[in-house]
Parts: sequence; C-alpha cells; structure tokens
Amino acid sequence: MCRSSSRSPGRTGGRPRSAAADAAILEATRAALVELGWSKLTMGDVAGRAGVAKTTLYRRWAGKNELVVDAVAVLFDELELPDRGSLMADIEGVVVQFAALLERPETKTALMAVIAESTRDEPLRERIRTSIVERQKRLVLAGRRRAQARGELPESPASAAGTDDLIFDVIAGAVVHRALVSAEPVDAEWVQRFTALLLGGLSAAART
Amino acid sequence: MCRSSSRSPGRTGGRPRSAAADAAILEATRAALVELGWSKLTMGDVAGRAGVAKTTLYRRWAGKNELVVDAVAVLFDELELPDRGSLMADIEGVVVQFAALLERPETKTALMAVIAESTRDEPLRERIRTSIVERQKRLVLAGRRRAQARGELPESPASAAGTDDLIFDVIAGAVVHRALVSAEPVDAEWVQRFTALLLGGLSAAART
DNA sequence: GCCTTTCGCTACGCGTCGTAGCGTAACCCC
DNA sequence: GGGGTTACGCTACGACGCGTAGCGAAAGGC
Repeated sequence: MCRSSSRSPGRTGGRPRSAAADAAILEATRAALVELGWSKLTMGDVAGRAGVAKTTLYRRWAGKNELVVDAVAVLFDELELPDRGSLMADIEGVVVQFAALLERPETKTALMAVIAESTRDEPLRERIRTSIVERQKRLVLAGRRRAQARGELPESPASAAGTDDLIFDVIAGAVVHRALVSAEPVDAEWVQRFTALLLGGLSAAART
Repeated sequence: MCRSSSRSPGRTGGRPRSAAADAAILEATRAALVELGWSKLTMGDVAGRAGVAKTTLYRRWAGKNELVVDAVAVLFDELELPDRGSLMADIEGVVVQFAALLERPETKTALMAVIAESTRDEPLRERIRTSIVERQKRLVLAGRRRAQARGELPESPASAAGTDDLIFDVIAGAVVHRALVSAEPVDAEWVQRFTALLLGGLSAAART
C-alpha cells in the first residue's frame, strides 16, 4: 500500500516505522482534503496536521497522488451489500450507499483528481485499480450470485466475467456522472428509475 | 466563454482583443495538455507556446481551470449523431465516438481534472455544465426523437425530461468509467454488450 | 489626430516543492 | 546491555510556478 511495503523485505533490526504516524498522516490527509480540496492541499500542511515532519511523508509516499489514493481507498471498503430480499432492493441499496460516499467532500474531490493524474501516470493507475476498483467488484459478484440463488438471474450466463465488469462500469459510472458531472442529486426517484432501467436490461439479456 | 465576454459591453474605442491570440492560446493549451498532462501544465508554458505574454492569459482567464475548460469544451462539439437506421446502431455509433474522444490525451486528462476542481468551485462547476454537459444532451434528445419517429420507442413516455437526463448519465458515465477508471478498452464487444443492456432496459420500460 | 484599450516585456514577493544533512530516538540481535 | 541499523524531527536550501504591477509601444474607434 505505502512505500514501506516496497522496502527490501529481508532486512533486520533498526527502528520500525511508526504505525501511529501512518494512521495520523492518512487521517490528516482526509481532513485536509475536506478543508482545502485537492489543488490547495500541500504536503507541508498534511505533515503539520499529522504532527510529523515533512520528510517523514516523503519517506513513505512518492508524492501527493500516492498519498491521497491510500487515504481515500479505505473509505470505499465501507460499502456493503446486505441481503435486502430482491435484486432490485440490493441494487438500490448499493447505489444509495455509493452516492452517499461520493457526497463526502474528501471522496468526491480526491477520486476525480487522482483519476485525472492517472491518465498520465501508469503506476498510479495501477495503484488505483488494485486499491479501489478491483476491490469493489466484490459487490457486483455478491449481488449476482445472490440473485442467481434466488432464481432472479440464470445460472452462469455466457461470459459472466465480462458481464460483471460491464455492470460495475454502468453502476459506478452512472452514479459518479450524475453526482459529480451533471451535479444533480442522487435522490430516491433517480435511484428507482436507474435501477428499473438496469434491471430491465438484465432481465432482457437473461431472456436471450 | 472567456473573460472578454464579461467585460462591460457598452464600451467603445480602444484596441480590440486579438481573436488570433485567443485561438492560439486555446490550441497551445491543448498541446500542452497532451505533452505535460494537467498537473505539470503551467500558465507560463502555455503563454510561451502561444507566442503571447503571460499577462495576456490572465487578462482573459482567471486561472488554469477556466482556461482548460474553454480549451477542451470545443472538442465535445465534434460529436454527431447521424441516422444509422436503428436505435441500436445510433447508440453504438455515439458510444464509439465518445470513447474515441476520451482516448485523446488532452480530453481524458483535462476532463477529469476540471471536474475534480469543480467539486470545490461552484462557478467552475456551472461553467462545465453550460459549456460541456448541457450542450451534449442534444445527442440524447435527437436519438430519442428519431427512435420515436421509427416507432422503436413510445411517444412521450411519462417524465421524458428526467429520462433523457438518466440516459445521458448512464451512457456518458459508463463510457467514462470504463475508459478512465477501469482503464480497459472500449472495444466493439463491450460497446455491443453495453448497448444491448441499455436497449433492453429501455424496451422494458416502454412495456410498462 | 486624440483617446482608449490591449499588447509584450520585465521584475517582484510569495508559497510550495523535493532534497540534503544533522543529531537523536527506537528497536532487533547477539 | 551493548552494537548495529533504521526511522524520526528539524533546519536550510535552490528551483520553480504563481499572480500582479508598472512601463512604453502598438492598434483600433471616433
């Protein structure tokens, strides 16, 4: 996750990295994102908030991009998919959760910024993929399997893996676009209309 | 669009702003985005490329954000929706076009960056909405009307305006997410699968 | 030909970047 | 409990981009 994991693993002895400092830095980064946003966030400011020296930050993260990815990634692990009884209810539930997560200023401001930077930074893109994107596909996987167990979707349709990726891009993309680009509220009515659209497409695909 | 439009309109006399300089600056901004990306793009560099003084940039744009929005907005006007004979073909066509536009480095890198900044900058968000988002909803509107004329969609379904917005968020969001977040290719197979999903949802909604 | 506005140019103070060097503190191993 | 090793806080530094001010010159309207 952070630079410390890329140190030579066979080493011994020496003063270990302070885990408390790691936590304080990531927390300070999120706080700074809330107050300052992306462009006005500085490494020196984060260091001051966390009560550590600026050099300590640079010993662990290469720069602002990597630091913010790690600070924000854990927020996405809050997403859950409890069994709400039907595929429709499950989808609506996760959409509402995701929209609420994107409403938080540290999330919305950081997510788009690091994605923008990742278009010119291949290692950063890979970091985002592994730390955020791939981890949350678990939600789609769980939802599909549960719907299959209920009989709402056919067992193992052709090329299920590609379908999971497609569903993920549609759900996450639509919610992000609605919330951040169109800048209109993800309210109950929109969620219901979107879910109905997606569900209609899924059942239509199941029929063929 | 640029600051010049917000000057006192009733003025008279004086040396007029150079339209050639405007064009050169916007072109230089796109070139700089391709080479440097967002974070390494500087106002001084753009001025140098455009062959104008740095002060000239600041006379017309408040900063990097506003400049880049104007430089990128015109690229989205290239999108067209020729009649391809069916709703399915029309959707596939516009998705392919949009994906190609997002493949261009100046587009992908700038779009996400200005959206990120807009989460903390209300005027910038409004500028993006009027310059980019609202203008491209014309594509959804044209596609729906054409499909209705063909009999593929029912005339004036309940709350068509909200549906147009929903379709726009789903299409644009899914393509952006696939291309920039998941960072996987928007190839012919994906386009067909996505279009089938969307089309299934639309026809399912039309049946109720 | 006068007035107004823009233009290119130079220079400036300010803040952030990312690094280097130092002395000190914390920990592991023997 | 030393000795070795590594992290830490602190300070200082050069480099660079920011955004503005002031100047003389150029370009157009009336």
